[in-house]
Amino acid sequence: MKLVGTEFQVKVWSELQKIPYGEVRTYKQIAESIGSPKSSRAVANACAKNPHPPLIPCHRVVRSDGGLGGYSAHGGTSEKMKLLIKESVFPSD
DNA sequence: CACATGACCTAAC
DNA sequence: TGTTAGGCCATGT
Repeated sequence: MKLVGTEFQVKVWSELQKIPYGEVRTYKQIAESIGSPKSSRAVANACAKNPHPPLIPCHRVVRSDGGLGGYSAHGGTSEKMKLLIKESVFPSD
């Protein structure tokens, strides 16, 4: 399976796939990983435009404040929260 | 090419 | 501590 899109998106998606189970990365971290620490916004965009939601753990990407951020893939932010809680990454209380 | 959009971040009040 | 304003980047129209 090969992801297709802009270089930026491919880099972001690749980083997302590097996120292991039970771990979360901030948009800023991803931005830094691809060499553009200030592109946190564009990173979020790439996640939102990810072509294969089940193939990319976009739900493991959260804000630097500890917030969830969003989830345009499926179910919405609620589904993302549920997934994070299920992976014990997000406090259920 | 210019404008508008978005799941952001930091600083200031 | 909570809210507001400005900046920053990539993409689509």
